[in-house]
Amino acid sequence: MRVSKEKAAENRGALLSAASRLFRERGIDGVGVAEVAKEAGLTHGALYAHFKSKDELAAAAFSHGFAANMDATREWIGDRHMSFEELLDGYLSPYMREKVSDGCPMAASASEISHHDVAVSESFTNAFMAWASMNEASLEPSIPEADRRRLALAATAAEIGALAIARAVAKANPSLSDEVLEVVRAAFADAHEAVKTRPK
Amino acid sequence: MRVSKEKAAENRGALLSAASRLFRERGIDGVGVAEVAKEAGLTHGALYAHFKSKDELAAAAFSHGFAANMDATREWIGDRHMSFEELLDGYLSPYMREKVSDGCPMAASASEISHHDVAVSESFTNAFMAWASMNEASLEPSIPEADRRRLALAATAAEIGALAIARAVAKANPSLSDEVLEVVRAAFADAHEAVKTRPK
DNA sequence: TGTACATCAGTGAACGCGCGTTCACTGATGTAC
DNA sequence: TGTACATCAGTGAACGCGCGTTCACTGATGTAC
Repeated sequence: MRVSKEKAAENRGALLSAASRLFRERGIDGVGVAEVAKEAGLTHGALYAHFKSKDELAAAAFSHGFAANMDATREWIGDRHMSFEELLDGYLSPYMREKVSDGCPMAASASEISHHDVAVSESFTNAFMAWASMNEASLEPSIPEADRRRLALAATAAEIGALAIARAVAKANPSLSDEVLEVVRAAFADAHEAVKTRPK
Repeated sequence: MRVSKEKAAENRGALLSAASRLFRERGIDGVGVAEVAKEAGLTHGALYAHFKSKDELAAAAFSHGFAANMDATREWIGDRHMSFEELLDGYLSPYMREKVSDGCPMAASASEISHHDVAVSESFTNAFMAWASMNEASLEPSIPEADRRRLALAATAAEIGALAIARAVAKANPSLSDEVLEVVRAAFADAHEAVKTRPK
C-alpha cells in the first residue's frame, strides 16, 4: 500500500544504507537485491519503485556511502588544519583497512567498477575527484598549483589502491599488509617534502 | 570416460586459461563454473575432477594468469637492463589499462580478493611479492637495501592500485584516467631520484 | 607381449537455491472539488 | 472542512534462468600379472 512521502524517503535511505554496506562487504556481484531489500525491511519489489535496476542502485549506493565517509572525515577534521601527512596517516592505517562495511567505498570496490554501468563509474569518478580535492587542499600552499594537482591525484590513486591491496594480502600475510600501508604513506610524505623544497 | 594423462593435463590448462581470462574480464563472482568449463571445451562436472571448489579454481587461475604475465614481461625485457622508470612506463600505460583479459590479474581483481578463500589471498600475495622483487631489482644498486625494498613495495602497491583506478574512472572520464597513470608514474620516478641522491 | 581389471577423467542429470526483473494487486496518501 | 478519487509505494507470486556442487555412470587408460 501507499506510504507517506516521509516514509518513502526513509525507506529509500534504508535501501541505500543496506546496499552501501553489503556491497562494500561482499561486492556488488556478491549480494542480491532481495538481501538488500530485506536488510532495509522491505520486499525486493519495493526496491524497483526507487531504482530502475541493480546497477542504478549500485551507483546511488556508492555515492551515498562516499558522502557519509566525506561527512565523517570533515567532522573528524573539525576546525583544525589537517596536513597532507595527517590525512595520509588517517587513510593508510590498519583501522581503515579493518573498516570495510562503513569504510571507503572506492577501496572496497575499485576493481569491480568497470564491470558495471557507466553510472557506477560516474559515482566512482565523482568520489575520486572530491577526495583528490581534499588531499590537494591539504598540501603546502607555496607549491605551484599544477604540482599540487598532480601530487594530489597521484597520492589519492595510490592511497585508495594501496588500501585495496592491503586488504587483499591481509589474510595471507598480515605483516606485509601493514608494511604496504606504511611504505606508501612514507613515499608520499617524502614526495610532498621533495616538491616543497624543489627549486623553482 | 577416462582420458590420457597428457589430455587431462591439457584440459586442466584449458580450464585455468579460461577461468583466468573470464575472471579478469568480469570478476570471480561475475562468471559461473559452467561458463568456464564450456569455454575450456568441457562440462562443469569435469571441473570438479581438477579443483575442489570454485575458490580453489580461482586461486589456481590467479597464479596461472600471473605466471603468464611474468613470463611475457621477462620476454619483453629480454637481455636488456630495464630501469625502474621503464618498468613503471610499461605498467602504467593506456595499453596495460586496455589489456584486461590477459593483463595483470592483481589490478583486475584487487578489491575482490578479500571476499574469497585464504588460498586466493595467498595467490595474490605471492604474485605481489614477485612483482615487487622485480621492481626492486630495477632500482639503482647504490641505494641501501632497506630503502630499495620500501620503495619497491610502495611503487608496486601504487602501480597496481592506480591501474585499477584508471580502469574504474575510464568509462566516465577517460582523460582523468590517463592523468592518473601519468601522475603516479611521475611520482615514483621522482621518488627514485630523491632516494638516489639522498645524503647517507 | 597379451590379457584381465582397477582406475579415474569426463558426462549429464539432478539437487536446492538464488538471481534480476516484472506485474497484477492493495490500500493509505495526497489532491481536486 | 468534507468527500470523491487518482496516485503510487509496497506486496508477493511468478518469470526464466543460472548458481555451485554432487553423483551414478561410462569407457578409455594404465597397470599388474
